[in-house]
This record gives sequence, C-alpha cells and structure tokens, in this order.
Amino acid sequence: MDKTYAPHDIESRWYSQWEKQGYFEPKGGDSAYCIMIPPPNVTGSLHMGHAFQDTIMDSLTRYHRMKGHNTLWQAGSDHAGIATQMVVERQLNAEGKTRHDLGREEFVKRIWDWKELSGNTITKQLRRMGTSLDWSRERFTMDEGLSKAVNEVFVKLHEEGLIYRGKRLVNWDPKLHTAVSDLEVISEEEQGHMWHMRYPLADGSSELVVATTRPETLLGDACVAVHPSDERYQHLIGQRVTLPLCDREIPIIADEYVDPEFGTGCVKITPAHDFNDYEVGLRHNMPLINVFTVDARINDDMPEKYQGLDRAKARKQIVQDLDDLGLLVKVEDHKLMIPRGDRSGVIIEPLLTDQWFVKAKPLAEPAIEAVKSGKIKFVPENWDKTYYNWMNDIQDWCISRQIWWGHRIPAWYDEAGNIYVGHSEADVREKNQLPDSLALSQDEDVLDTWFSSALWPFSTLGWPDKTPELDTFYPTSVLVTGFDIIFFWVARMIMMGLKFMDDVPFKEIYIHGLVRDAEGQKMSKSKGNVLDPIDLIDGISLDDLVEKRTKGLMQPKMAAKIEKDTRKHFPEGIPSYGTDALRFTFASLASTGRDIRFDLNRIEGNRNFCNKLWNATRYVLMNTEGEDTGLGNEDCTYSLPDQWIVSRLQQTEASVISSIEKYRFDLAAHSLYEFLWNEYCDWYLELSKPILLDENSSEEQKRGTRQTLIRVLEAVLRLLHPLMPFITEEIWQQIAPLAGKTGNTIMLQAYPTPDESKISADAEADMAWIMEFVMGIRKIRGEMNIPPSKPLTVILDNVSELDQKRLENSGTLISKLARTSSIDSLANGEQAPESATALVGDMKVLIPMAGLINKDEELARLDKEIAKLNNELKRLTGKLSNPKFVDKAPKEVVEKEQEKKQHAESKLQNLSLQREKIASL
RNA sequence: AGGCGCGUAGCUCAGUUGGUUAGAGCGCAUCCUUGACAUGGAUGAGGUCGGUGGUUCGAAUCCACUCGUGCCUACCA
Repeated sequence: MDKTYAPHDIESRWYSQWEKQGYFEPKGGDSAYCIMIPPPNVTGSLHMGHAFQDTIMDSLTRYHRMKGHNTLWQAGSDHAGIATQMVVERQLNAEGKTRHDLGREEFVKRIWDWKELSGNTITKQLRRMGTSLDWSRERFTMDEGLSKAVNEVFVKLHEEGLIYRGKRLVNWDPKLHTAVSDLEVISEEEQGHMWHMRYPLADGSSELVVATTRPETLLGDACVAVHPSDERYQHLIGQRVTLPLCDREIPIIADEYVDPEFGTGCVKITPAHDFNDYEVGLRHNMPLINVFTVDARINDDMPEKYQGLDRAKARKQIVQDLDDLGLLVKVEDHKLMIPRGDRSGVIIEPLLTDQWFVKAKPLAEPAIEAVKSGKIKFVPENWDKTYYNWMNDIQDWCISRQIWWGHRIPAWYDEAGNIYVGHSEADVREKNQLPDSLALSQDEDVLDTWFSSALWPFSTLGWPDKTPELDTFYPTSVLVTGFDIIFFWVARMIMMGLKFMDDVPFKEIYIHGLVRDAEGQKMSKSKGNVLDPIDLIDGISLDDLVEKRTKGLMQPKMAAKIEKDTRKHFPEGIPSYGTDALRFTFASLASTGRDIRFDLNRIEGNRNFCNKLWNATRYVLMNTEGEDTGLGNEDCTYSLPDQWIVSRLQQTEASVISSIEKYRFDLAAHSLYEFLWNEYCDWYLELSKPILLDENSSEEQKRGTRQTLIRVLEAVLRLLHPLMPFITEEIWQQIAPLAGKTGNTIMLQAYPTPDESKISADAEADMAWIMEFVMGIRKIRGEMNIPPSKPLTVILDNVSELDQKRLENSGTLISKLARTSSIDSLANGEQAPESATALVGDMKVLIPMAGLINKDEELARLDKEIAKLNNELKRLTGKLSNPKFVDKAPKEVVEKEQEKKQHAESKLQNLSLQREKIASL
C-alpha cells in the first residue's frame, strides 16, 4: 500500500465492478427495504443538495442491504418541463430561432435530442458519488410506462370529477406564456409606490380618492368598494363614479373585504387582475374586464391610446395622464409583496384563462389522516405541523401548462367545443360513440411535471400494471427529502398514493437540511457561490473555478464580484478530497438543523480521517501479512488491550446502529471517528506494538493481538462502509482473508451487530487505569516541556493491591507508551526524591525532578491543580451539606456526589502534601 | 398576521427521558522527523450555554416573558 491515501485511484476502480456484478439490484428475501430517489432533472447536473441527499439515501441503502434486507434504491429522473424547455429555447434563440419556427413536433424532438445528449451528466455524477442505485430499473417520467400511468391517473380523476377544466384566474407567467401553480410563484417584499387617485362621482357632486399599487389596472376596474360600516362613505354606496381615462361609469359598492384603516378606505376593484378583487367581483356580480394580452401588454379592448403598451409603460402613461387631468393626488413610497415566477423571474400576472385543475380537498383529507394516524411519520416530527398547515387550507391545483415539453393532456375537443377525456383519441371516440367524420383536436397543453412526479412511488414500480415489484416494494420504506418540497412533492405523492394504491407511498419521511455555503448563504449560480461536488472530489484550480462560476451568468456584471470573492475564499483553488471524505462530511453534517453550512475545513479533516484509516491499515498489514492471525484452531491469548478494544467495538457498533436507525448520521459518523482515531489508533495500535515487538511475548499472545488487530479493523470497515464505500472496499479486499472473511465484496457482507458478551467492564476499568497513568506522565512531560524522546524514571507511592496487580500485568505497556526507563514502587517508609506528581486514583506517580524540572514550575503546576480541586470540593460540599438535596434527590445521585467528594478530597490531600514537600526543599 | 426554527469555546456544531468538572472538529499556543500516518503525535489555553424571571434539592435541558436572527405560509388595495 502507498504511504498516503490517494482517493482517485481507489474510487475509479470499484464502481463499475459493483454495477457490473449486479450488486445494486434487490436480491430477494422477505424484508423489503425501498427508497425512491427524488427524481432529479434529467438534463440537470449534480449540486451540493443532491450530493448530500444522495449520501444519506445511499448510506441507508447500503446499511439495509448489509443487514440482509431485500433492498431497492430506485433510480430515475424527471423531465422538468419548464426548465428543460427553457434551456432548449435558449439554444434556439442563440441560433436566431424560436420554438414556433420549428413547430411543436420538431421542437419536442429537439428536446429529446438534448435529453439524450445531456441526460447522462447527472447519472454519471451520481455514480461518482458511489450511489448504489439500481440502474437496471432506471425510469424517466416521460418514458412509456410512466406516461401510461399519468394518462391513467388523469382519466380516472377526471371520471370522478376530481379533475376539471375551468376559466379561472391563475398565476400567469407573461414571459413563458404559461400558467403556473401557486407554489411556483415566489412572493418577496419589494419597494414600490402607492398612488392616490381621484375618481369623480358620476353626478359631479364630489369625488372619491382610491389608493392603488397598480394604477394601470384602472382600465379594468369594475367598481369601487368601501367598508359597509365606514361612516365617511355611507352616503356614496350605490352611487356611481366616472372611471378616468375610460368612457365608463362604475358603481360604488360596500364589502367587508375593505379595511377602512388602510389607504383611503376606498378600493378599486379589478376582478380580472387580482385574486381578492376576483372574489369581491363574484360576490357583487361584477363583470370581468381583462386588460392584458398574454404578454401583459394592454389589449385591444382598451382605449386605443394604451393598446400594445407593456405593463410598465402603461403604468407610466396612465399616471402621467391622471396627473395631467389633475386626478393624481399623491404618490407614496410603499413596500409590497411582488410575485415572481420561480423560473422566469418576471412578475406574475393574475390572468383569466382556461385551465385544468385537480380538486384538492377530497384528496387531501385522507392524506392528512395518514399522518395524523401515524401511518406516515415525519422525522424530525415537527414537520407534520408544516404539512397540516398547508394541507388544511389546500387550494385546487392548476396542472395545465402552456408549454410543449411534457405529458400532453388526454383531452379532445370537437368543433362545438365539447370536451372528451380518454386514454387516446380512439378511446375517446369509442367511449363517446363519435363518428370518424367528427373532427377532434387534442388539448394543446401539457401537465405540470409534479403531476407525474406525484405518481413516482408506484409508477416506477410498474403501475397501472399489477407487478411483483409493486407487491414487494410498495409502500416504500422512507422518503428522504428537503423541506422545500414538502408541498410540491411530498404532499402530492401522499394524496396520489392513497388514491391509486390505497396505501401510503412511504412509511417515514426524513426531512434533511439545506446545504449552504460557509457563510450560511444559499448556494446559487447568480450569487456565484456554488460548489460542485465533483470539484470537491477531484479538486479544481482557482482559475478553473473562477471561470466556472462566472460563465453564463444571468447578470454578467456580477462576474467581477464573484471572481473577487472566489479568489478570496479559495486562494489555492480546491484540493482533491475524494468521494469518501465528501460523503463522510455530509454524514457528519446531517444533524437535525435546517441549515447546513458547508465548510472546506470539515472535508479536509475527514480526508485526513481517511488517511488515518489508510495508514492504520498499513500498520495492521505490516504486522499480519504472512503472519499467523489465528485462523486455524491454534490457541490465542487475548491481552488486556485486545479485550478492551473488542469491548469498545461492541459499544461503538451499538451506537452507530442506533444512530443510523434514528437518521442521525452525524452521531454515527462521530462514533466511528472517535472509535477509529481516538481509541483504535491512538491507544490500541500503540499498545499492540509492545506485545508484537516484545521477544518475550508468547506465540499465543502475538496471535491473539494480530487477530484482534485485523478483526477489529475488518469490523470497522463494515461499520463504515455505508458512509465511505470506496476506501472500505479497497481495504477490505486486502484484509478480509486475514480476518478469515470470504466474499467478493464488502457491500454484501453482514453489517456488524454488537455482542454483549464481549463487553468487559473489567477490561475497560483496567485500561482506564493504564490510560490515566500514561496521561499523567504525558501531562508532566507536556507542561514541563520534556521532550518525548527523553526516558523518565518513575517512582510510585501509595500503591494499593489492585494497583500492584495492574502494574504487574501492564507495566511494560505503560513504560512503552509513557517512555519510562524504570517504574519502581517506594518501599515502606522510604523517602522519595523531590518529584513532579501525577495521581492515578490514590496512587502517586512521581517523576524525580533532578535535572529535568524546575521547582517553581512544578509548584505552579500543583497550585493550578489544587485550585481546581478546591473549587470542585467547595461545590460538592455545598451540595451535600444542603439537607434538601440529600433528602430529596435520588439515593444514587447522592451517593455519586459523595463518591466524587471523597475522590476530590483525597486527591487534594495528596497534592497538598506534595506541594508542601516541594515547597520546603 | 400566523406557523416553524435557531442563538452553547475565535469559527462550525453535538449535548438523548432535567443529575458531566458542558463536549467534538477546525483554529490557536508550546514541544516533537520514536520504523502506520507531519493529511501525523503529545500537552495546553479558551465557555457565567442570548437576557430576565419562574418551577425544582438540582436547569444548557422544563415554563413564562424578552432581545436578536432565519425560514415558511397567507396577506391590505
């Protein structure tokens, strides 16, 4: 093995073998375990959020596979309708064309071409992450089977009246020319204005002042509303005003919706361009006057002067004209929420159009019940509140999109405008007995991508056909996802699953945090702070990173700032850390928090951890290869350290398993790190040296230690494998035979399970004594700046029988680890030379100071310790002399405190005596 | 406006049902090329757990209030 860990060589070797051997495929058995990958955009690329999420899912998958479950991690991607269409449209624009130049068929073909071309990017990247997805069952939302499922669901829901078509006010994206759902609209506070405008009464007697943030919609006003009990306007209710700039009169109505305190207390009502106004309009039977075209320009039904102006220009013009007429009272600065399309970024316009909707309430009720009853559990639990919150007030879901890339809506129209829904045109004709002569045309619209994603847990398993996969894997075990798509996806899957499978789609929902940059900022291309997981794995030069972050920006002027920030944060670029370090880092960040700050220091530390494992292995191999590791029936003698590390291993196993079961990958990673580095490497490997190198060790002892070295390492590899698949496989291949393990891959080995009988309290107590002994000496060394190379003479005083016994058993180990030249006990009544002191229980460990240690330094050191003990003693004495504590606290707690007090007292006494002694010299 | 979350060492975070001397990693300081590893080893410094009040023998942990901060949902034109 090489001296340093080089991830790249290792990682390139294993993945293709695993895949080729079919290790990722379910291998039968009774207890099924299944996770559906949240389908990424087929033409997208892997970002940190994916990498994090996929690490968790892969870890779970590998863990359960090793536990012997029939494990499936379903692979696949979605077609990301709007996003993908936009990309291809942009390509066309670059050629000076639009999709309309190509026509629908040609354009869709072009998107398929693009999908073929770029569709492998993300799956290749997923493979780099080591994900054990079953690629043999990879699905795509637009492939035949899934399209069939979409079709089936649409038709069924329509038959039941749960899908309907209607002219309704929807969120319209004037740039993309499509309706979008509520969820695809991002409302943010922006600085705007409030215009106060005069509307003269029709009889000329007076006027009203209305306040609005959208003066251009004045053209579509249907009425002016005031609060029914607003005394200022009582007399005007029922009268009419003349709508400025239009040749119309509109009524003044009373409606509770109006807040008399806000603005002027008079609201212009534009039912065709505002959701609230729409409701008011309905209540009062007001006409819907549409002002805009699909581009959000003023349409041809409006006064000629404004026709063709876009929203912003129209606003300017109208304000100007009002001002000219003396009808503009004032303009105030005003903060308001502006709705923008999450894809296009333009302001969303409420627009009256024909759309298809899913009636959500009837589907939501059982979905709420499924969580309430505990059939589905959120982890962490609190997320159920968010879910209920939204579900209880769910709105109908607009599912039609005016784009070309997606599942075409299976609805046909005849020339009279009748609608026929069915699986195909032929099906529609047959069902409705329509003559061939009747011309039918299919609905031009496609379905929201989330509509097909909602079916993912069963469509990928073959639904609507009855398949063995559905029987085996539905409901799936757990959904792993971010809280940002609870509404988009999670809720909808639950609704659809219950409706069509009559069962929940998953039993648990593990909600993880969102990956942010080291400053806590959300990573985004426009901010230029994205990290590409592949760059962390392979490394990237500074220049390449800058280039990557500044290329293809929406706002090219950001480039300079992004470059500056990037050069500041990554002066050396990014070194290669390898997949395992990245995965381990993600695991260690997976606590319960919502935000996950990704800091390069963490991944560096974990790369070092991989290196540590690598080098520990080298040591183990050096001592076991070609040696007897006790694979035969020869006797082994297990030393104290052997027993100790095996005992600690059992506890680590228990802790790792319980952490994974709770989705606490951070705790699992921590236990593993702690065990491997701080116990196995720092102590056990060091303790094995004296045994293996000592000529006096028996063959049985050496065999026992070699066996323990290799077996513990082998078990740790299996424990680690779900988190770090590559390095563990690489090492396992080399060491497994020495541990007596057979098999072609660590992937399919059994996950370790703790064996209670191997936990030894005695061994742990004995080892604790050794460690205290060694650390006591090291402490003196460290604080007195005695070089580690300098062997020390050690004298013991106040040695108990147990101390004596332990010393006899483990003296050589101690002398090796603490670098002592001799350890002698003081004979009864014998005087020790002036010494520095450490305590192991009541036993004094004395290091003669002569020529090594300065008297004042030792005094200072003792004073510090004594002060610490005094504080503790004071605290304990106070506590124990409080009768309330002694009476009311549980007996065990009191006893524990008394014990602590005794310890502190005797320690204090020992050190004080020692101090006096030295001070008197 | 409602809902959810966060505030613990210089930084990033753990802290299980209230009972430790409040932990880890990184960073920092001192020492160390001992044959697994300088991507390393040894030792150390550093925290009145945002604040106030309460419950309790005992609070980082439970309750109330408060300050700061973040997110989500719904919104007043």
